Amino acid sequence: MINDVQNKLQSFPIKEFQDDLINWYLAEKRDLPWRKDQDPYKVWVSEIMLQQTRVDTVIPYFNAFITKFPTINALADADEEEVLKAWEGLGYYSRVRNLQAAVKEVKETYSGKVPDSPLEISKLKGVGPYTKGAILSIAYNIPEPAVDGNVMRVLSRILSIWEDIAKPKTRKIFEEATYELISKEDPSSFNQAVMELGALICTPTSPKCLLCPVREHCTAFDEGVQSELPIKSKKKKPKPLQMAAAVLYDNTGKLYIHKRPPAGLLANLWEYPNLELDSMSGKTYRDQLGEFLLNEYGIEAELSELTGTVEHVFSHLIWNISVFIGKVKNVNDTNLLPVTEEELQRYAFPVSHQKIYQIYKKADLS
DNA sequence: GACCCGTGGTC
DNA sequence: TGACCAAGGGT
Repeated sequence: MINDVQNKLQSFPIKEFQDDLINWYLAEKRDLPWRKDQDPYKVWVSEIMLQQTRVDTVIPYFNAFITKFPTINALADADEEEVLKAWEGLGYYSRVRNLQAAVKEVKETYSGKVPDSPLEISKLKGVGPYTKGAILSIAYNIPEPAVDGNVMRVLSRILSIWEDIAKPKTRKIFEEATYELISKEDPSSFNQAVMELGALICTPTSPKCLLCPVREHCTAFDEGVQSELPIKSKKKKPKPLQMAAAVLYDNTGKLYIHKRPPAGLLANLWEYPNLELDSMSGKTYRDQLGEFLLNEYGIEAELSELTGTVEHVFSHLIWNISVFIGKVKNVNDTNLLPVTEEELQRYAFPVSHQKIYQIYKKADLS
């Protein structure tokens, strides 16, 4: 297949393609906050945030994050709790844990300068083949491929590549093609231009081919198959889980929260005590929750009737959470943290547990 | 290679 | 409204 693509590139007008694409990009590119300079740190932060995340979502997070942590050293020295809080709501939280670990590595091993060699930058946590190429090309103007979903969609149409872009090994085909296609004079603009084209013109559904600056070089458009490319196999559906959660409060008005383990789903985030329910147990959700609070956290609470439900969809799971409110009667040895509602604002919660808190706020506690 | 890891927007 | 998505990486 790689030979197949190499053959197509033999007769492809590479120089004209580069010029048309880059000229369009320079004229039409969006004014995004991470494009104000080529600071490798800011490019890096933006690329991590943009992984599987829309530009419009990222913009406010990026601005706040850079204000809070303007430099490598600032992020390296920051309190982990504060860093996680700055990521709250963005999702894929291991991204920011890896980012801070990598930034510490840059501070210590590379004197605070983001390395500009493919080998060194690849060793940094959270920097995979895409992010490596993105930083090297955008920040350092080095002609490395940065193959993301946009690049695979655009090039699959331009070159009529019918491989399944959902398969990991397929990325290699597009990297090989990009080595040939990329502008050696302006790799930064070239890589960003392909992604910008994918975001604005060569969209997944109903691509705006009549506005496309490289339409005359597009094999798929020429053959009228642009809407059938790229080929992308389906992902499986998320699996539903029945859960119960308790918002516990005591007579001083404090709420009892729990820090999730440092690995796995929502690692290191805070949550209201909760468990996965056993529908075969014959016990009510409320009783299962009450026993769990006692056994797991040594807390006796007077639980409400069902106060509300939260549904939260992850990429691979659906949580169906029954929410109860509990007045704490007796606390033994517990690893729950009692906090005031003001202190609550300092801790990072996943969106699902923000929804749980909203149910508590709306409930009538009389 | 398969699976895990979030969230909000869109049609 | 369910399905699909959006600048992927780790294990």
